[in-house]
Amino acid sequence: MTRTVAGPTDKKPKNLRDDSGRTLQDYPRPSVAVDAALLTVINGDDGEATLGVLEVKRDGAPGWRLPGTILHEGERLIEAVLRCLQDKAGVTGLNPRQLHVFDDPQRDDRGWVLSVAHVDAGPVERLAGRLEQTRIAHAGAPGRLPYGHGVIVERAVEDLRRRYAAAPDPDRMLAESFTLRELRVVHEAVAGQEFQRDTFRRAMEPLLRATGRVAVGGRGRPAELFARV
Amino acid sequence: MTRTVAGPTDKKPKNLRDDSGRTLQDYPRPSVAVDAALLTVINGDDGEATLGVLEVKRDGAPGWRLPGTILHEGERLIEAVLRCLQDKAGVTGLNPRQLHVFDDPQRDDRGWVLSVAHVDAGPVERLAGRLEQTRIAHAGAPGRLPYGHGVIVERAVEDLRRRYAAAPDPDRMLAESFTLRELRVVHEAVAGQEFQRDTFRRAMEPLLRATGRVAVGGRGRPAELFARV
DNA sequence: CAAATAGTGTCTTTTAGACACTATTCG
DNA sequence: CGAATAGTGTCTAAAAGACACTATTTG
Repeated sequence: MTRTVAGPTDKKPKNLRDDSGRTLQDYPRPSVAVDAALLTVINGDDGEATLGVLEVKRDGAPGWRLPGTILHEGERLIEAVLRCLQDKAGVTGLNPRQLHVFDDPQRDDRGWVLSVAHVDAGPVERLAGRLEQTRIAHAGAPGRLPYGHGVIVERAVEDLRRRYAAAPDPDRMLAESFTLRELRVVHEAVAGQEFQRDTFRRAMEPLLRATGRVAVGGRGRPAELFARV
Repeated sequence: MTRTVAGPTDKKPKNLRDDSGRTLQDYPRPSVAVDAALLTVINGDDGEATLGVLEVKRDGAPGWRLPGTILHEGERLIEAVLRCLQDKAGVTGLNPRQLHVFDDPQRDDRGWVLSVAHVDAGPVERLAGRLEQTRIAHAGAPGRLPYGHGVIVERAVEDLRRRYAAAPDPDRMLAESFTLRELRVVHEAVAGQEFQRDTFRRAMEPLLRATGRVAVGGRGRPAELFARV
């Protein structure tokens, strides 16, 4: 077998012994997986915008799951997440962040597997890579997913709420420029509550950059277009 | 070797194959470690209270490190953290929370080791278990510790700040009852900034329960004693 | 012009910050 | 009493919330 990638294990590891006189290699090691909850804003059946989450077809089993994969040797967690998003969902250009390690030994029926959950968000087009094997499901119905993935989605939504409470559009859910209505729809979907139009504007305007352009095609007075920072 | 603990791997795992036709067991697995940053409030040399962090003697090497250990088979992360705190520092009764997974393959010279960093805080007496092999160091000097532990401390302090901004004393740094001055000293050490006496009181009082008792032994007017919720 | 949507003036309420005064204890 | 610390009244400034008015477009 030819090694083409220079991994960290090419360097001979020291066999340091611990308190019990054992080296690292004497302990059984868990498999480490990564899973990703990719959230987006979708238009609910009632016309109201809500949060959706990307799911992929389970391989070898019916039903859906969050995209995930086993961490490869020498690979960083973020690399594994990006690899599985690329391979399983055809999604690129994201920047997922760590959320939590799920460590229940019974969680995965394939054995002892720790899962490092990740989260990111983006516009639905950026998540819709490979349509046949992916779908966007409602994020508000936990418990459906296997491997405790429902809990991951709950935590991902909490994290998204914290992020959107601190900045106008940290996860670039909107295009380069956008109207304040578009921004408010995103915030209402993320927060799960409505915001007053004028108060929202006054809170957001100092955090945005005015482009000087206006939106076209709307019904009433054209809205100003803003951009991030 | 006699197995006395019924671990999850006693259950025969399914050999499900992934996209590449491999089972979980076909991939090399990393060692998984846990590390803990235990923070506390200490009195700095200048009389001002600052944050301290518990360090333990490195085994087999000079210098100090955060308490940590290798995750054992079938063990949960929190169990490993509590075990190492008990064994290496003689500390019990804490409730550490996950902070972040450090996954740089070069981080540990013993090989491929992921480290799940944890954080908790408490009064210095609760952290001072085994005095010969532990010490409380200043938390504000990162970069001294091996294995990237300095970064863990930085993140732990950030986390503590978030927690103390949201509740009066979430990590029970103070005794059952305490004066508002004692509480303010803790908050100033955590936040790294001073708070005004009257504004602090008005912000905290609605979040506390008055005990009706007063502190004794002070110099001026005795202070009222409060308790959490 | 009516309907629809965007933008803003302004009033009220709430909150944060600052200062100063009163209260209580010790020596 | 003076020093030290605790508790609070009150004024001001800033922020949040609510309402209503004006502005601009489409059909």
